[in-house]
Amino acid sequence: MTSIHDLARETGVSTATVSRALRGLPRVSEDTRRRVMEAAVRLGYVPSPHAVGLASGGQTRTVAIVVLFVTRWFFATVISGAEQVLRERGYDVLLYNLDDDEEARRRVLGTHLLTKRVDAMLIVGLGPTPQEVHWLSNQGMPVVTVGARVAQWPSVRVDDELVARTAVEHLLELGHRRIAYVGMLNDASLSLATPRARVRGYRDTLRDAGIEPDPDLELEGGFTLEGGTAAGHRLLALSPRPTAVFCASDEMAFGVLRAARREGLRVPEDLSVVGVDDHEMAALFDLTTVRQPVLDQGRVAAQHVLRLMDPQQDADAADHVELATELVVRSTTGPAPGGAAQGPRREGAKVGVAR
Amino acid sequence: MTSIHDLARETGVSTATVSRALRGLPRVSEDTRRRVMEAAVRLGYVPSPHAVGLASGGQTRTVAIVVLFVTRWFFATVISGAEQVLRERGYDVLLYNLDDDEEARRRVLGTHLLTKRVDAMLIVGLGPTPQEVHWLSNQGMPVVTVGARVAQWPSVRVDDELVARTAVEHLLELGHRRIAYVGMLNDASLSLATPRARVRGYRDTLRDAGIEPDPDLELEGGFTLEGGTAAGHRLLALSPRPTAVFCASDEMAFGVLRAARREGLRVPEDLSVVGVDDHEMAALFDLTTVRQPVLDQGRVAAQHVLRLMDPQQDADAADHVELATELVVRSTTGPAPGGAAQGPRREGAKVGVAR
DNA sequence: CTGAAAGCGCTTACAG
DNA sequence: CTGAAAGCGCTTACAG
Repeated sequence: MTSIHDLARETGVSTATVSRALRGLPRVSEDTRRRVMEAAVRLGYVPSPHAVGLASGGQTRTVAIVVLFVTRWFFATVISGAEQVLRERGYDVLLYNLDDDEEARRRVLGTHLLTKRVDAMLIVGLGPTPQEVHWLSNQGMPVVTVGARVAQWPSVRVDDELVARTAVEHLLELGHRRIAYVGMLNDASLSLATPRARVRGYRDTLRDAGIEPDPDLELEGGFTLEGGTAAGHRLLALSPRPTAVFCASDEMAFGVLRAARREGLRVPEDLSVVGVDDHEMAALFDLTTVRQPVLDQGRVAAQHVLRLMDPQQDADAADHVELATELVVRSTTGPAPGGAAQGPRREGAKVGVAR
Repeated sequence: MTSIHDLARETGVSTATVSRALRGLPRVSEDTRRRVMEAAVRLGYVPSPHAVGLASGGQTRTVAIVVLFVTRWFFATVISGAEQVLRERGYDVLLYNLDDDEEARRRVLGTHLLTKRVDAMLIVGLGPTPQEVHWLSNQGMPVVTVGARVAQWPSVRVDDELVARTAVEHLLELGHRRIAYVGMLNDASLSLATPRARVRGYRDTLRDAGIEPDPDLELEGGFTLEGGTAAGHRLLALSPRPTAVFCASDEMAFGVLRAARREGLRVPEDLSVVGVDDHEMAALFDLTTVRQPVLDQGRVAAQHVLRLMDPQQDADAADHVELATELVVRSTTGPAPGGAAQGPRREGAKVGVAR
């Protein structure tokens, strides 16, 4: 391990000069700089990040991204967007995949990340508890959330109530009255803001249309393919059967479609299905869905993180961004059996809001 | 930022004793330890990783995972498996998503990771160039690869030639003779070992059956859904049309299925399709595929990484693990039109090899 | 069981 | 333009 001292000895200058030369600082003669650089390359010098960090005020040039499930398309895509932006600016990304493990969550959020390991954090898909907010704020840790909204920190999200409203109104316009919901109902373990907002939007929209939400039509799908499949089967066993279902994610919608196919139901003649995300596979299933920009949520969040760390900026903590969503009508939704549709079918109509 | 000095002052002992007490080292009285611990909690002390790292020999307790595409299911799943194992052992994971960017690859593999930022690396899905191997080896960096095999480093993979053979033999047994291939043919940018081995296995198996591989039947699918769809359309425009197609990944197979559906072809009556992976969505499409253990590849690779870093073990660099694969027969493959099948249809027959 | 001191590999005023 | 020296926050023999 060649150090700065080796370079100093090799070139006959002081370590201070070597340090300046290496970092391209001014007040170093061109000749000296050249010789130092040459020696660095020749001896294979690489700086020690620990020494650099210690000497220069503890910055790590590292950002933590905390997600619920790397394997879910949504999370992987957010990571992809954020990582790109951060890496371009010279930041490394430390990944923490909680995997729905309470213990892991406690260790990571409650202890580990308080250790000055990172300069900032990006929390994706989970709503930090007040205690977690307190801990992290106490350490002066810059935090940005994706999907959840915490008053103290900048956030990037879509309007999940509006997302639900968009989907349900589409079904109402098609004449459906008996509309089921597949989402996450008991998120006791990991407090997720998103599922709550979507079920709320679902209920409110029904009420606005004069329909009292029926608890029997709200099913647990766990935001997974398997959960969606199981929910689909339970839902199709109800009588009278719902004529339409709003799934809070495309992956659950895929599961419901599978269940419908297994039970020999036609979509959309017997059952209309609408999802959320516009997952990369959604077009494959011809799924009607409410599209949200996922890569962009990662990118924008990363930009907020960078801004928060920039001492130039006065960190305006209350910066909440809502990205636009839009209804994408494909072929899994159609008129309610027997019922007359109330409105025209819209093709990819923009219904989201931009900030 | 309370430091070890604050704790020393607070408790009236030396910093050396504080350090020992905090880390649970022996030769500290119970009373002293208790007082130090109490003060640490009270003052909200957290150690500086940089100082710890610098003082204790430069270990970072961090492992880099380098992948091609986080957003692809395969990579995300490998990450998930590896991250879990590493975190359990107290290691952090630094994620580098190359995203098929040559420039990024050069920066990450050629410069950035040589900076002592991590104690070891896990390289997933890309075959390091001889130069990269040279650089990293020179730095004494412990490296494990997933999917590619480099002589100097431990690797975890499946036998990709056998994977291709399994798929193609399945089609041959069903009486198919005109069998197309969708995979990656020109991987000029990022040298991938996997696509090469699969196309080789495809060709060899055909030759063994007395069929000379037809270059016109080998299509570029880019290992993506879109690439698979496009390849599917091109393939179905051939005349005579192939009766079966082996896709080097399930995602491309999904695309081919979509193309077939769009063109009004029946699967498997008009076209048999077999993929590779057993992607989480494969069952949804009833896709016949060659399953590979993905989470396990991540887990096993992480264990190798841990072993490599363990000074107790003498790093046996030449440790190459091949995980078993198996043919999963679903409903996208069937007898060749007009041709008599040569063998019985096998249901989920194990055909892989375990090490 | 405890402390004084050196050292890890850099950066940063301060002089010159 | 350059160097001597202090300091970043810990750990680690070495004494006692």
